[in-house]
Amino acid sequence: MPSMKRRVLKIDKLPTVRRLPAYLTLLRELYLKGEQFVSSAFLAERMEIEPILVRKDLELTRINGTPRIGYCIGDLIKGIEDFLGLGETLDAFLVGVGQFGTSILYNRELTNLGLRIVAAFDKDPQKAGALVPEVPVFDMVRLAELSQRIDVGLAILCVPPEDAQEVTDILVASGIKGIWNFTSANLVVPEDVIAQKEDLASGLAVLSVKLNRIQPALLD
Amino acid sequence: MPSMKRRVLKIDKLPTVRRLPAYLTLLRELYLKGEQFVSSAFLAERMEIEPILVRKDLELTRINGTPRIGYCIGDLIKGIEDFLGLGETLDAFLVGVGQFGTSILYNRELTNLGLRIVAAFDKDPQKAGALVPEVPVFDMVRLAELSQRIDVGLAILCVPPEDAQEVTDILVASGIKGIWNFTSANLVVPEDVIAQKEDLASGLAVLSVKLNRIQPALLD
DNA sequence: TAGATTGTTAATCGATTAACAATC
DNA sequence: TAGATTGTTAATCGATTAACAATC
Repeated sequence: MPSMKRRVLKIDKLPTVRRLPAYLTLLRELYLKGEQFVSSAFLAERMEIEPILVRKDLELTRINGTPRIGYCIGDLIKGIEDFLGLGETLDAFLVGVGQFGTSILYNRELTNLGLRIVAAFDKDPQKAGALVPEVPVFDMVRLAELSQRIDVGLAILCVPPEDAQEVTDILVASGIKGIWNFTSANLVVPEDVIAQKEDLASGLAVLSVKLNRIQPALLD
Repeated sequence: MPSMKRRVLKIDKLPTVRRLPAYLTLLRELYLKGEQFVSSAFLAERMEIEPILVRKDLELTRINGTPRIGYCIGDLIKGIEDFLGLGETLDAFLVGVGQFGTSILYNRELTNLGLRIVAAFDKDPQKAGALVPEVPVFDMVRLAELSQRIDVGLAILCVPPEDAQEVTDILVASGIKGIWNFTSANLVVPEDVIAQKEDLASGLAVLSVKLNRIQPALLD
């Protein structure tokens, strides 16, 4: 048996996949306005990328456009939804009902991407029993028990970083397959579990560098 | 005058810049534990990337390591802070004190990256007058006036997408230079204003694709 | 000294962009 | 038909990885 060191799961065309939700939001808007067709040039303008990149991206959905006319918006929406697996909803637990966790519970955009949070957990027993907004909140002590009983593939981690590994271990023990990690902790998980870290700070770093680049010399 | 079409500001070594905050968090932890030196192999393991990539990343800070010993943690911290311009704080307005906006007001990690939110705004007059957690909240009608008076470089946009462009126009008119856009709206701004869109949905899309890839055939 | 780890230089890989033929 | 827009094939660019010499 060869030693397998495939740590991080590489996915094909990652930048394209990242852009798909933005296409989807935009296309759904156009669809609601009654538009039928759209050109790569139009999408490119809105997304602030190049038209050729739009065409390359859309290639991934297997939807073909028509020269002179563009792409059928309905087909594209369906194509992206299929690619992202929005046929069925993605059931999830959310752990850590603080400010950030709560904002996720209310986030409509994620719902529109098929996310359905079926239960939330918090250490604070005061929070248990509530519905936020319509998701039941349980005491954290019930996490092990309930994650055994309810079969969800995904957990969204919004606890303080110092609790992150402990919660992760419970989730992993109960057979969870994916963890969306909004903490700053670097989680340790078995090979067959996907832990994806989401990092708001990285966005601020980029913005900060851009701002400094624009006004390079306030000291002159 | 040549027509300038430099729409999106390209920044050098973007993936590296994105990773810098994670390095910084990790290094500060080690520093607090009393560690003095760290190897690229150690950082790589924690960040789940390759050691050579760590060395390449750290190159950007101009800090040199020592063969056999590694990098001086204090120097690295200082080097990253300098690169990101953490010498001075980054003053910002936050617009939209909903669930998500509130979570940003409480976010410690962003504070640790030098972000200082000096005022928040909301359409709901009920929210005005409060301190969340210690940031004064104003009625949105005062945005134009106050952004004229107070000089901040950055605004954090957490309003509903349908209000995003309107708020943006006010901010731009008052001379803001950067907008951190957490709405799903594609903003229109003048060339000299940086609007950076942050998109939680893109992370979910990636995770969703990864999960489908792992369990490719539940239908068999 | 011997050996571990950095830093440098080159190779590879993948994403974006360019050019243009195909097609409606 | 003429012209606009797609889709394909090739070129470029930049990020990651590999190889290895330098060095403590």
